[in-house]
Amino acid sequence: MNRRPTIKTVAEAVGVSTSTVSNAYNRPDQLSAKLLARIKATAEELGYPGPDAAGRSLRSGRAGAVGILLTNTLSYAFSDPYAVRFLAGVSQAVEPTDTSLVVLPPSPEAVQRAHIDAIATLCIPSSHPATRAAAARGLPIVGTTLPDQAADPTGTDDPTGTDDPTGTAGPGRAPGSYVAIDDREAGRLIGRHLARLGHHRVTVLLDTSTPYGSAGTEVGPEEILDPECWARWLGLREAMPGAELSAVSAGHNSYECGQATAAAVLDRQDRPTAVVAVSDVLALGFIDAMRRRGLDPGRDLSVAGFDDITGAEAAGLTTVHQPIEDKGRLVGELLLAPGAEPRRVLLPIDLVVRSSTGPAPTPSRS
Amino acid sequence: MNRRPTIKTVAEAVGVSTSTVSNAYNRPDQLSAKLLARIKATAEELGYPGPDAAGRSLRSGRAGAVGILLTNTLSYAFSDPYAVRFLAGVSQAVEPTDTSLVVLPPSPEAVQRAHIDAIATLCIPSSHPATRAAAARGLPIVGTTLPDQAADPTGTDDPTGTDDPTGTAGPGRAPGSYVAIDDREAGRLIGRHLARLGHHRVTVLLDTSTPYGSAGTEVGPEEILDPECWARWLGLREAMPGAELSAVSAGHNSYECGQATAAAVLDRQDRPTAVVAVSDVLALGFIDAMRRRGLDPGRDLSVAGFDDITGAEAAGLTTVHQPIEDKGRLVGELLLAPGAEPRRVLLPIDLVVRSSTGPAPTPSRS
DNA sequence: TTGTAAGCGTTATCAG
DNA sequence: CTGATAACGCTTACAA
Repeated sequence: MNRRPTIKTVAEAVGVSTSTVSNAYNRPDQLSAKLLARIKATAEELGYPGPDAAGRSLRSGRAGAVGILLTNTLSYAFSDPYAVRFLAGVSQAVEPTDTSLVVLPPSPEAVQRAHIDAIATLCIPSSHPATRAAAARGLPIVGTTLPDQAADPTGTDDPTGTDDPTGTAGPGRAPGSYVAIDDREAGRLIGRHLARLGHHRVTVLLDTSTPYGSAGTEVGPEEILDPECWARWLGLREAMPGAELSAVSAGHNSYECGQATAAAVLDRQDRPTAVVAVSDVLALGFIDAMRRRGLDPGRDLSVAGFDDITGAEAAGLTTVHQPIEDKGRLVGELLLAPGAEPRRVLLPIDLVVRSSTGPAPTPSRS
Repeated sequence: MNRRPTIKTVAEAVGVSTSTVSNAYNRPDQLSAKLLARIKATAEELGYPGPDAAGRSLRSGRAGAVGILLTNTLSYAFSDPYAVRFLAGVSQAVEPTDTSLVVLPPSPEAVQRAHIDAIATLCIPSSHPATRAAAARGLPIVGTTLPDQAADPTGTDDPTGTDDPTGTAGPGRAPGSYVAIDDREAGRLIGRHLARLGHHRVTVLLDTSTPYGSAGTEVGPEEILDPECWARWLGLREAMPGAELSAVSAGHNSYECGQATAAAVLDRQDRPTAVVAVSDVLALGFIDAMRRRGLDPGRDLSVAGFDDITGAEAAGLTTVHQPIEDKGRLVGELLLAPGAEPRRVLLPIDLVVRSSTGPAPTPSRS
C-alpha cells in the first residue's frame, strides 16, 4: 500500500521536474501539447487527484473560498429566509469563479481555522469576537450594515474614493467595505407611517441574537445602544417622538419566536396599538398567532416588519422592502475582488404598505 | 511595514522554540500556566492571529471542514427547501465541533480545490465527474441515496458490519456510507395509492438536474435508467403495472418550473388523471398553477409529490414523508467520524394522504 | 519550453 | 515540560 501520489510521484513517472507538472495544472499553455497530454495521462494512471488543496494554498496564499460569518448557529442560517436569500445571492456571484462558500458560526475558533480569502459578516456586529478574529487574520471584510453613525443617506451606490486614512470616523477602526441599506431610515419609514396612522403606543419586537435581554423579557431603551445592531429601532424612535415605545425581546429571529411572543404582548394590560418587529419572520409569526386568536392584523392591531421576505406579500404584511438577493450578490462581488480601497454600497429601500397596518383605534379603550 | 507574524515571530519574541508556541495552541495542558500566559500575551501584542489555516492543515492533514456537494448551482442549494432543510440538519451535527461547512457546486475543479476532510453528496449520482473527483482525492464520501439495486427494505438504521471487500455488489465500486430512504419504495407507496384510487393514466414530472432530456420535453422510459437517480419513478412504475405512464421533464427542481410545466401538461389532449412530481416543490408549483386555472387538485386532477417539505401540509399535498433534517444530521455525523467501515442508514418513510389526490374520474371523457 | 531551488507556516517525533 | 529537526505538497522566480 503506497502513500497517496503527489506532484513529485507524477514528475518522476513522466521523467520531468515537479514544476513542469505544476505548470500542467496551473498554466497549461506553458507546455507543449504533447507533454501536457502525457502528464495528464500518467497522473490519471497513478490516481493523482490534482494539486493538494493545503499545499497549494500554503504556497500561493489563496484558499479559493470565501466565508460568510453568521450571527447565530449555523443551522439558523438555513432557517431564516433572509439569510437563505442572501446566501443565494452570494452564491450567484462566486459560483462562476469556482470559489466555494464557507458558512461560519460566530465562533472565533471557527473563523481562525477557516480556509478562506475573505469574509462577509451577516448581522453580526464588528465588535463581536468572531469578527475581531477575522480582522486579526487580516482577512478582507465586507460588512452588511452601515458603520456606526448612520451615514448620510446620499444615494445608491456611492463608492466614494474619499479614503479616511486617519480613521477618525468612528470609535477605533475606519469603516471598511460594506453593502448595506440605511436601516435607520428604514425604521423612520415605518415610524412615520405609523405616526400618520395615529399610533401612539407601539411595541418593538427585538431578536436577541446579540446579548441584550433574554426571550420574552422587556428591554429598556438604555440597553439598546449599539447603533450598528439597532439602527431600525433608533430610526423608529426618531420618527415617533411623541409615542410611547416599549421593546420586547422575542428570543431569536424565527417564526416560532414571533408566534410565542405574541402571547406575551397580546395579553398585556396596556396592549399597544401597533407592533413593529425588527424582521419579517418575527412579524409573520406574530401575525399568525394573532389570526389564531381571531384577531385581525391591521384592524385590531397593526403589525409591521422589515425586509419584505417571501411570504410577506401573501400575509399582507406592511414592511420595508430591500433587495436581499442583490445585496448578497454585491457582497459576493466585493469578496472576490478585495481591492485596497474600501468600497461602500448603499442599497435602496421602500416602504411597502399592505393590510397589516391600519389606523389606530380611537383612544376609548375597548 | 512588517510581514504578518508567524509562530516563529512569536517564538523569538518570547524566547522559546516554535514547537512550544505551537503547543500553546494545540496542547495547552502541556505547558506551564505561566509560559502559556506569556505566550498568549505576546501573541496578542504582536497581533498573531493563531496558527495559519493552510500551514496547519498541510502539516496535520486535517482541514476542519466538511463539504456538501450539490447537484445544481450553488444558489440552487438556497432555493430548494429540501436542500435548505438538509443543510440545516448537517449544520446541527457539525457545529458543536467547530467544523465549518463548505457548499460545493457540482464542478470537479471546485471539489479539487476545496479544503475539506469529507464530503457528502446531495442528489448527485456517483457517476458524476464531481463525485469522481471527490473519490479521486480519497475523501470519505457519504451518499444520500441507496446504491444501485434498491436494497432490501430491512428496517431503520442498519449499520451492518458486513463489509463487502470484493466489491461484487455493483458495477465497479463497493457501495460506501450513506444515509438514505428507500426511494423506490417511496415510489411504490405513491403508485399503490394512485392505483387504489383507480388512476390509469399518470404523468411523472421529472427534474432534469441530471442530463436526461430538457425542460418541457417528453422523456422516454428508456432514457430513465439510472436507478440511483430515478428510483422513485421505477418504484412508481412497479406499483402500477397496468397504467399508462408518461414522463415530462420539468426543467430544474423549483416551484416556478412546477408552475410552468403545468401549462404543458394541462393542455394536453390526453390529459392524465394524476400527476406525480419527483419532488414537493415541483408538485406545489404545479398545484398553484392548477388553482390559478380554477382547477381543483384532488378533484379535477390528482397530484402527488415526495419529501413532505414545509408547505406541503398547508397546500394539502399528498406526499411521502421523510425526515429531512434528521437525514442531514446523520450525514453530518458520518462526515465527522469517517470510520473505515462504511456505515449505512436507512430512514423510515410514510405515505401522507392529503386532499390533492382523489378517485380517478369515471372513464367517460368529460 | 523546461528545470532548479527556496521556501510558505505548521506540527510530529524524539531527545533532553 | 521544552527544543531541535524534518517533513507536509506545492508554486514561482529565475536560470538554462
